[in-house]
Amino acid sequence: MSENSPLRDVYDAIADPTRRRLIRLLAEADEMPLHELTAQFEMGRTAVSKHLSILKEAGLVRDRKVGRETRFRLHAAPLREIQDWVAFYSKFWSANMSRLSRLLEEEEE
Amino acid sequence: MSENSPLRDVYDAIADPTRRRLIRLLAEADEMPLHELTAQFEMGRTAVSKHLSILKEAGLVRDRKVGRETRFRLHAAPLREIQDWVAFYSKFWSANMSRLSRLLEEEEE
DNA sequence: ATCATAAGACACCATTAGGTGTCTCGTCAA
DNA sequence: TTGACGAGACACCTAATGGTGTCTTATGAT
Repeated sequence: MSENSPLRDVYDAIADPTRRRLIRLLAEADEMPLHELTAQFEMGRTAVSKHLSILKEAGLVRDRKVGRETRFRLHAAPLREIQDWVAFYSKFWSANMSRLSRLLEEEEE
Repeated sequence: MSENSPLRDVYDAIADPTRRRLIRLLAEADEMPLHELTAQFEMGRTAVSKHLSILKEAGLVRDRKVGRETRFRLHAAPLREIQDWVAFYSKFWSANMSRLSRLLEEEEE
């Protein structure tokens, strides 16, 4: 089991647009050092580092030191929680299905 | 088009656990007045009302006045954005597929 | 007509979030 | 061996967040 007590809510982690961009960047790059990530944003290294810490706390990112740089890697698995959560509500936005599906839901109980 | 300029980021709206519980309650109840929703929480009416405003700003909730009460209803459609977003990353958590799918992704370009 | 209830509108408060800058310390290159 | 670079660790600031309580108004019940 790789999912050890996430100190930080994954919903919270993805709430910030900067962090979502970080996730995207890491998805495309597989592994990136902090300074390289920082170059993509209009904010200081400290700020980016903090965002990465938050992602790490949520288990969405892993880091390892290589020489003097710290390289980050995406670990998307915790996003599954989001997917499961949102999947539950998907039945509510099938426009004409919304009322029907709810009725069916009630029947099942 | 029912999706008119969401003043509030939907990622932000679902970040708070209280708001997620509100969404859940509304999903089950179809329509609920503020006071009844408030009864489910250990916080004041004002606080719950604020959370509902935020959900409304994100387009996740609709309200109508009936007599002296304000009834709320879930409008799940904006959650589709979350689903689309997270679906993009689902290829990264298929354990043994994660590296492979990334390689395939690169091939396509 | 009176009184209780539902909720909007504020003013207020403490904590967190998201930035900044600076100092220090390893590590790599000359 | 002396810099320059990458990054951790702080201290710090401001604005936003998530609560509170109170006052007022509209509605419904007696």
